[in-house]
Amino acid sequence: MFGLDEQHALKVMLIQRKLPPFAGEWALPGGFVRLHESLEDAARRELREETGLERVFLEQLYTFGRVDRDPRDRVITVAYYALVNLRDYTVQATTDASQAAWFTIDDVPSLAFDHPYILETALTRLRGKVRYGPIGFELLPEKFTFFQLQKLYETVLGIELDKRNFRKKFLKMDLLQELDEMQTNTPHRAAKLYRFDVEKYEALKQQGFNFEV
Amino acid sequence: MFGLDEQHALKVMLIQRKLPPFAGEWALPGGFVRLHESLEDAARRELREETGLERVFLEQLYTFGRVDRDPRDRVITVAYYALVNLRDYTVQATTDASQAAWFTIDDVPSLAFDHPYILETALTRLRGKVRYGPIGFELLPEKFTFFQLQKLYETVLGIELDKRNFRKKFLKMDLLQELDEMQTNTPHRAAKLYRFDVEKYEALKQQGFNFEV
DNA sequence: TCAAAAGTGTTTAACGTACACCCATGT
DNA sequence: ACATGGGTGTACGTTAAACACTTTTGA
Repeated sequence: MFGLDEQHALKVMLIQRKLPPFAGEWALPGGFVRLHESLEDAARRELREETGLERVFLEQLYTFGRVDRDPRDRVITVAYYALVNLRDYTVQATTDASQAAWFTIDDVPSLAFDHPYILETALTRLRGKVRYGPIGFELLPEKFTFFQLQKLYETVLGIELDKRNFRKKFLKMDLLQELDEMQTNTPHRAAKLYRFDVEKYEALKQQGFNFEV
Repeated sequence: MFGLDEQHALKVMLIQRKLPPFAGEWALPGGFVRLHESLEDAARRELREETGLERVFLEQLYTFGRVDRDPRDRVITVAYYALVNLRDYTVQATTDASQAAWFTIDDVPSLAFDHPYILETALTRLRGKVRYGPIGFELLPEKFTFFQLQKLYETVLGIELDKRNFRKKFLKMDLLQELDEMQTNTPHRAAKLYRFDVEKYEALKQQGFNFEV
């Protein structure tokens, strides 16, 4: 689970294990697939149990199957990654079963199992995918400013972008709905709010349009 | 398993099932992961048993986990796709256990289980990936002509490409070693042979170079 | 002599990139 | 007044795309 905080930092949710193996250590949230649920259903169930969130972006990442990756038994993990918007909702990060917390991506503690490798794989996927598909919006509130959008790409990709060129590029793609609303309560000039236009994107995609930042 | 034949057609290897369920129908080759082998080891083992090939491009595709995808039991499939070069080797497509054959991609028979969907997923992946990484070479012999290379992209992507622009683009990327060899026994003017330079590619990649066709 | 592919440059339009200043707002 | 971001246009170099003819070889 990835999220963006108010300071435009990329965060990941981790849980602190209560039981062996690796009791007390931090790990990626997860659990076992039930016999009568699909893989994605299992991932959504765990997500809901962990955070209370229902409708979030969720995508299969990779399946990890090294023989010795769990000291107890042969365990194969079908990993999913989720993108959540930390601004519209307060995402609960605690349940009775586990202590959970959000960590800034370059300040992650040491992790149990092969979870460092899984996290690295997820980050690589996120960085690769955010440029070629409109998934970055999943990390923002529904209504956002150009500044937020630009910071999102700068944070996830770890690069700096030119403000004018960034606006130009996005406006040319014609995927943003300009709203009749402005930011409020800003310590600076208020910015226009925009919304990602899913229908327009789907229509353009049909015609061979390719999203690219 | 994908391969390119002499006529530049994209082929997929299928096996004819001998046992229920779906006895007699065609299916993607596969089998069960053993307790003490990794997922990739299992995929390579199946590949070897099916074709005799050892060193081929193999990459995890996706994990399919719908509850009812196998009528017998709950079965989760971790699918891999392989790219093989049908020109340098004669790829055996028959074992005692199963009848196997290569099918042109737009002439595939109806398939068992959810294998039509898996095949479609693999094709989508191949088409997406061939443009942004040097994996197309896996489908060609070690030494190839520009014509073969161009046909490869035209076949896989289902588009036509301009000969001069194609050469220009590839030569500018500077990933091809021009060999001192020519085609022989051609019914037309002989072409220069080229080889993909892996070391050069790795070096360029370090410096931020992105492959793109 | 024919068929099939080999090989080669130029022009044009579109796009990416670099770059600087004034404006509005809250503290 | 100051800090923070909001908002805007131009010029230049690079790249993508369109396009046609001569050459070589084996059948």
